Amino acid sequence: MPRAGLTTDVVVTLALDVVDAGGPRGFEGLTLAAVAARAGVAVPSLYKHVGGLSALRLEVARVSVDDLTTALADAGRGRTGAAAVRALMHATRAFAHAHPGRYQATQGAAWARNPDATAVQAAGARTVAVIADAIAKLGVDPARTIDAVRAFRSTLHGFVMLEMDGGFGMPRDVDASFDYAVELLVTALPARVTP
Amino acid sequence: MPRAGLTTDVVVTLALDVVDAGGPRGFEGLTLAAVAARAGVAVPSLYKHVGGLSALRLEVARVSVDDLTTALADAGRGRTGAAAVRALMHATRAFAHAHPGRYQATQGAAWARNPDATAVQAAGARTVAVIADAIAKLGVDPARTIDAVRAFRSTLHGFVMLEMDGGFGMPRDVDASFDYAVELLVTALPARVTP
DNA sequence: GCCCACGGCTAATGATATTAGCTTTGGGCC
DNA sequence: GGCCCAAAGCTAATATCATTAGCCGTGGGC
Repeated sequence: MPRAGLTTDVVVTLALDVVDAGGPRGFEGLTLAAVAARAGVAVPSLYKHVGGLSALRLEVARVSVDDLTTALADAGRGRTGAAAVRALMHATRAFAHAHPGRYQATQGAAWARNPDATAVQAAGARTVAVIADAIAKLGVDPARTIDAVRAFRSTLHGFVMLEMDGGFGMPRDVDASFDYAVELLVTALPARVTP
Repeated sequence: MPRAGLTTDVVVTLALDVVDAGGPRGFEGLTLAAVAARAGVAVPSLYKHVGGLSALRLEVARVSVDDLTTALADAGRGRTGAAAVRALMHATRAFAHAHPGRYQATQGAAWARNPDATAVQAAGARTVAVIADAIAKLGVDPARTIDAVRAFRSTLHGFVMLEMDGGFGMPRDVDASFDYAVELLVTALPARVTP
């Protein structure tokens, strides 16, 4: 029995492959059995490298959030104002299209309340910081920055989720609707909405 | 062995209880074992009344979507314009707070692509119709109605999901942020966003 | 060249769904 | 009023998955 040469990183990478192969439901569909099959190893062997399915999910989520943050930071770099906000929104949607399962991993589970998920929480905070920076530069009332960031994240996340779940039944072009939503935010966020 | 007197409706009702008892993750946490325990019956007995876990989930989703639609229709009745849109948004969020698991059932799974889910799809179409009616009366450019409905649903769904998952980490009051998002839509949707 | 820590394994347990087939109940019909 | 069978419950068996326990060979460090 030659050794498979697994390490924690390799296992996480294989898990990401499984998630990527599983489409929009790839994250929930992540299974130790699938990872073990890819690794050419029996399931219990994985426990030598990861704590279990939950811990593996946590690692996958952390990597995914980091990936998304990097994509966002890259998209925002060198842009300000409306251009930055547009770039952030399109980059997020592109990420979700390219890696639906990883996108679910970034948002899907209740990391915020999980005391074992501090790494994921920290990664998530970096994502929000990138967004908050762009929002602030858009000219939003400073007292409303948090509200604006939440509205931005809500619209973006909601759109991507509905799209990925096939929730948009009408034949109308989804890209056009996304552009509409983008311009809605870009136009409306800088305005004072409530006194 | 006295009979438990189960029917399909009773099993679905018990399933809704399980979902309600499971908090935000109650829908994914729905299990035949839990339903059988509530019914005081062995698990395989449930197959005399429902087709299996997937079919039970479908029924739960259908009932949940109907419930949500009713809540929305009630909230919108007698209101028009901005007041109707505000009422719809608050009613949706209130529903999600009161029945987190059922809300997940309405949105969570890929009903749109499931050929067995025509009943759920029809119920979903009724929900969207209620929303579309309120949006149209808000004075949106008719050519943009679908885009506006999608933006509305995205913002609302995204907000509720992020809130339920604990995704809003900052200490800022979430109610205030929701009101901000509501006014954002009410104010911005009627404006022509793109030519 | 030895040896033991580590990385693989098998076996066993427990949760869950699903299917097959048996048993009992109870309401309808003669 | 009693018989009968369909429906509603059951147990048993199978399959998938996670997890734990404990065994064993490999191979790198000394």
